[in-house]
Amino acid sequence: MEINTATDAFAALSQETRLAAFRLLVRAGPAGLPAGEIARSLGAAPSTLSTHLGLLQRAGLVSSERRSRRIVYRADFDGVGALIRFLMKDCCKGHPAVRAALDDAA
Amino acid sequence: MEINTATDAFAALSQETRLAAFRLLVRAGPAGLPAGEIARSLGAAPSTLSTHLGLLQRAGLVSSERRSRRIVYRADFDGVGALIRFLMKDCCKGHPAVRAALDDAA
DNA sequence: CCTTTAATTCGATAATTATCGAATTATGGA
DNA sequence: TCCATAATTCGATAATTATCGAATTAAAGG
Repeated sequence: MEINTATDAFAALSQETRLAAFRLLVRAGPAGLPAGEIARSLGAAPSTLSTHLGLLQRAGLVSSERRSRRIVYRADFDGVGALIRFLMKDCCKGHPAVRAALDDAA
Repeated sequence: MEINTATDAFAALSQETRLAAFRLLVRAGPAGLPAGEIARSLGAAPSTLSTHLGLLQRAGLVSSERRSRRIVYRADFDGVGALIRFLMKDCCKGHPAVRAALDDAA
């Protein structure tokens, strides 16, 4: 993973509303959620959420698909996996505290 | 991990110079690196790096210790572990692409 | 073809962040 | 004590980002 790809992904998750949107999508699973519903859930303007979702998408953390009038967003687990891999390998592979995180999740 | 702790950590890693500094520290291992050397390595002003290192430290990703005239910074692997754990458990536990990242690092 | 619904893009504004030079604090040695 | 080194904090400025309302694009149904 390029260093700039990584900073983009971290930036995408570094904002409260955006991280909240991302977590909603993770919890929603493969069905995803339409943009408007996310905006309503988080109490923000549709245009605001649209901006945030676009940024998450450019960072490779979510994908979108038009479903009739709705645009459904989904968490992109490959993207998240790549980011975790970056943190693991490139930053901290083999360190005890990081191993602990692995075992924890296993 | 609190949601705000997570956004702080992501924000800390979302800036090129700061991520570069963090990776230098990871590679330096337990010996760490003095602030000045990091600044020189990255070609930035000492005051700039000081700001960045302070932010990384408040985010729990690095620690510092005065060693005579130098202040030595070290990567805080517990902090990184906590962030990885957050991404794993709270966001994406059990998903194939995330499992792949695990197996990859194991 | 017009209306409604859903979302995005545009434009403006407020807030935050990155950067650096200058001033300050701390340490160690002549 | 005075000087040199190392880092931080302060203050200013430039750049980026978050937010939202208004205008625009797209789809479905009468």
